[in-house]
Amino acid sequence: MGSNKKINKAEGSYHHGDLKSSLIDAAYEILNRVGADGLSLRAIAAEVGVSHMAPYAHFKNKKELFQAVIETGFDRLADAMDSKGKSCETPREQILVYGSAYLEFATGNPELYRLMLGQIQGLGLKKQAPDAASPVSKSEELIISSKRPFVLLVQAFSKIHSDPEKGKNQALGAWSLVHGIAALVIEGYIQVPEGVDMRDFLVAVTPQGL
Amino acid sequence: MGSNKKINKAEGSYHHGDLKSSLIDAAYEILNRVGADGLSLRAIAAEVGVSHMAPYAHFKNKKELFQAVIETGFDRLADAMDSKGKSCETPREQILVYGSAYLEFATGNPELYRLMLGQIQGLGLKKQAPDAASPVSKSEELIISSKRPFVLLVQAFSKIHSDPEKGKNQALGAWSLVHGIAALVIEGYIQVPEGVDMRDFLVAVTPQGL
DNA sequence: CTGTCAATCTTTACGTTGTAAATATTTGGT
DNA sequence: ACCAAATATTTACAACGTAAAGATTGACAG
Repeated sequence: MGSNKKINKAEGSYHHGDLKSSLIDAAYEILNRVGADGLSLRAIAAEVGVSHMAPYAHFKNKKELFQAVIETGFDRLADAMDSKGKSCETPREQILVYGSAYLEFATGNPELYRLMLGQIQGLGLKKQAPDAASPVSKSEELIISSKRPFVLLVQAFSKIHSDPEKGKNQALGAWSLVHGIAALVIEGYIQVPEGVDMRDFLVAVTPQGL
Repeated sequence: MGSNKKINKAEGSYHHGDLKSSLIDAAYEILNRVGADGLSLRAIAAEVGVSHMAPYAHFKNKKELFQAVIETGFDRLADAMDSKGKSCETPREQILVYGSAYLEFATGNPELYRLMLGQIQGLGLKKQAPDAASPVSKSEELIISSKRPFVLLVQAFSKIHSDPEKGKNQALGAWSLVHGIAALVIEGYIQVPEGVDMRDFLVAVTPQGL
């Protein structure tokens, strides 16, 4: 035992042993079972079987716990993209595979993806700095993890464009495009036609320059 | 008087007279002054000067009030796009103007835009239907308003593409792209380089087909 | 083995939130 | 003038995030 998949605390033990990662697992569990509406600190703690204050021994506040969840979310996304795009023959093929993997992940885990790229703001946090319009400050680890999917895209585009600046811009556009599609699909503004592959949809919808 | 810009209730009067739209105005006010974190039903009611239960005479719950705010947000966005794109000479020019107007609006009103295209979910609502992964149900009016910016794009692309299906797909891609850029800029994942025009940035970043 | 300390977890408490229920006030139609 | 419907208030409650203080435990020094 030790790093088991168990979420429940070992009975009779005061210390949990692996509460920090158990809380993250529990957050995923609730996210999938109940949705983001039910994702409260207290519910997460109850899922693990500890008091609602126990998480504070491992996370400064709710925001930090969520950022840890989001961080692992970005890692999973990057891993999914990487594993599917590793064996691609051409850069163009790889970009397409990355894009459809991104869309599969986002639409397959809508609640998680909303948490990842939506704002943490509003989820019942206490007052923050009065600088209202700025994004929520991110931890160092989250910043690194959140860059991984984008870095994969930049690398793929760098094989196509000799000008690195142009490659980076195209990667930016590609990320924006797939995120936009993902977000609009998740929020119900776009429906992917029944039976149409994500990859085909992505190709059909990709702008042809301006 | 009657449809004054006044937010405060007329003194000494029990009935407010125009509470419904005043609440929406107050929501905008708080959104700009404090941010979405401070956008509680109680704060909105206090801003107008009524009890915290008064809004329930005009909105079924918090979600419906927010949907009304979001609805006017989409109308403002569509109006901004329309007024700037009305005098364009070519469809391509119009599409570019629409796109940059969209980005200006989104990045200029980040809290509102997050409310519009982020999910209402999580903002302190009570439990909803157990169907977790589906988008929040939208009112009829919101569905109509939220389509207006997209309809403008479809019309512009229809002038370029003879195949209507292709035109619609390109409009979908354009919307996804500008939303993606807007969202990633707002959340701090992308910085528009200092001094670079939104329109130039959009052109530089737009994919050139796949 | 034992005493001590820091890490971890619990209990209790508080202010804020959305909203249900009951009540009061006002307006409009007859 | 009366009455019903619309509108606003008061009171109450459960859920939330988190602050404060206390309990329990494991690790380590002697």
